[in-house]
Amino acid sequence: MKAEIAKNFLFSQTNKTIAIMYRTHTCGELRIKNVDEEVTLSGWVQRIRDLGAMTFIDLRDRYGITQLVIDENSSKQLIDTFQELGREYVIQAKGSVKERSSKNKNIPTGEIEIDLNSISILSPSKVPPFTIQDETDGGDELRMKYRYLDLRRDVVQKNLILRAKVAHAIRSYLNNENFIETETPVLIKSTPEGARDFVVPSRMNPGEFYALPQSPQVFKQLLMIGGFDKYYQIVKCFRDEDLRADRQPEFTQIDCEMSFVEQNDILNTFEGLTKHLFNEVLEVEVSEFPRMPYFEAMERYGSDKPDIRFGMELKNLTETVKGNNFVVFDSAEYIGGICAEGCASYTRKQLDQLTNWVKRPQIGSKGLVYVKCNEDGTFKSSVDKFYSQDDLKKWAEVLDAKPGDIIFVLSGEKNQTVSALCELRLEMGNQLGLRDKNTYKPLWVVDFPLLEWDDESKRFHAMHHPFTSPKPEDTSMLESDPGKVRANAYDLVINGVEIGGGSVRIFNSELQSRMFDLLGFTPEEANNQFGFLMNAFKYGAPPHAGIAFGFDRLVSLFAGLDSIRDVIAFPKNNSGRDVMIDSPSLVSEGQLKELSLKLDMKEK
RNA sequence: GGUGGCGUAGUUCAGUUGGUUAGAAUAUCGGCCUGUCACGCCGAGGGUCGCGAGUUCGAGUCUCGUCGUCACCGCCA
Repeated sequence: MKAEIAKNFLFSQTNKTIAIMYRTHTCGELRIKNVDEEVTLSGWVQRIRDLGAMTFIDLRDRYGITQLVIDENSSKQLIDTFQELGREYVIQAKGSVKERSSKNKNIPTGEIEIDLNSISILSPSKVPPFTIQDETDGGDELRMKYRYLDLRRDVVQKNLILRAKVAHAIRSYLNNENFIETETPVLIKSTPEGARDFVVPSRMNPGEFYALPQSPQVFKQLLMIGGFDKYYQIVKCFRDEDLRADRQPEFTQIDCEMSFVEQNDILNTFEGLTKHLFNEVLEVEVSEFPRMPYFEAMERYGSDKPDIRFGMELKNLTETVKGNNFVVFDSAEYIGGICAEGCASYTRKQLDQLTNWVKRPQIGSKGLVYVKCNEDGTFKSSVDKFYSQDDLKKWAEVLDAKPGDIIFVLSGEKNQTVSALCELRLEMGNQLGLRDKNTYKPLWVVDFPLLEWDDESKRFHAMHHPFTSPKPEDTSMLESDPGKVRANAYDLVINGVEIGGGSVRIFNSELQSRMFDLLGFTPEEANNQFGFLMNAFKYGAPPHAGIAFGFDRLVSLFAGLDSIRDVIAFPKNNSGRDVMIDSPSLVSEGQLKELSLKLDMKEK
């Protein structure tokens, strides 16, 4: 379904500027109306079915598959050439379109076939290391090593075509809204804040390095000061951090900035873009996006990127459950629970499995307490020794649990327990089928804290980035109680995935200096790192705000995939390697010398 | 940096409590086959069980190390 939409949108079944020398039609194009036409097709041999006196060849290109036929009446040249063919040979086939005597309803070209006059081999193929089919026999590693073969598979092409379609829809929407697409440099300057930079040595400036941008943040702000008013760019960004299924060292952002706007203008504009994309790409209407303050999201879902496709909200039980001599609870900083509807019938085995699940180091809980709310109004819990039926009834009231439901309770240190409950909630959502991939529930999470205390470096860090403006009504607390200050910062969250984030920026050099001061920069360091920006603020900086969307994540969400690798043509593996070109790699002594570099490596 | 899973034929995998000659499917090659479309049938070839050490009469199987890969935690303003 999605594949069809994607293909039809950008590319019809017809190759629009066909070169007659190689083909008159594509392999997805011919129909019953073309019968008796003389045609030339080119493509890859998908499969050969040799029935003895008669042979069928499936010829494939990105538009589809067309069946070629050879029989015992065919010319010797044809039969000789056919003998040489194997999977993935690139051939050119000439013949006439015929109606099939037995039709295949499963493919669009299934009513016709090509009665061949001649075949020529344009390019032979070794036996490929895995089959080029939707359900390939190749594993991930092999597919990545031969990514150019993997890219021939329809399911992979479908994802990249979807990506092209999303990019197209973004550009057409933003161009229509008068945004100007502007490129910003890729070789820039390393900064201490944020993620680790990729660095590039400079030959002409020995001992000095460029950094690759983690985002074009300062450049888009300078474009606002440059009067560009509405900017966007679909741009590669780089972060030298460990990878995940949804994190690559180079990834693509839809980067946007606007002048003379406040937070609401940004939210409205990009809610519009998001709705447009859902509409254009998936033909899905999504309703108004709720706006939820950060603290509410943390309270109700234990996460700043809640999946609001389902309820099962977290409830604080700390006050309710303490004081019954149950040491685990009495000694806990925080006790919280969730209520899973209709799960009172969970078996001992299921409960044991969940208990083991929360005890995994990644979750890190010590154990799982449950309360079954029986249909007859009684309760059965794993802590009946400590709690009476009346006690458990109070728990059920807090969690709004009905007969037939089950309550899960975790306890411990507050942050750890809340995030464990959040994970448990998502896991239960999965188990109960509450996270349907075809349901989309976006929301804005707003009012993020401006700063975050970091125990390791014993200082505040910008939660978003150092250019984010505090809420005006909180500015007075900047020095007295920095942790309390809220920012004009917002995230777009869809189905529990952080799709985008942005903020209203500081556009006043004095306030920007206060921010750098709070973040532990000396005035010299601030001037050294960001003097150009502070200076620019002194020449008439307009109020401005912006946002960046994770393009890869957005496309994988649209494609219904969990990994962004599937929507990137040439992704890197878990260790940041491209196994096809085998990078990163060593460079020659000569190159190092030219760059004035010496390696200091342990034995490898 | 850490936790866990996986690593066996070209490929995807199975391999019981440590015990005879390591299997299946698929791919490849050969033969048969006139309506297939995951064609079918018959046959053949194909193995450094990731690598190294250890335990043992005996290791694909157990232990340790190492490499690769995947998922996650830390990290990712």
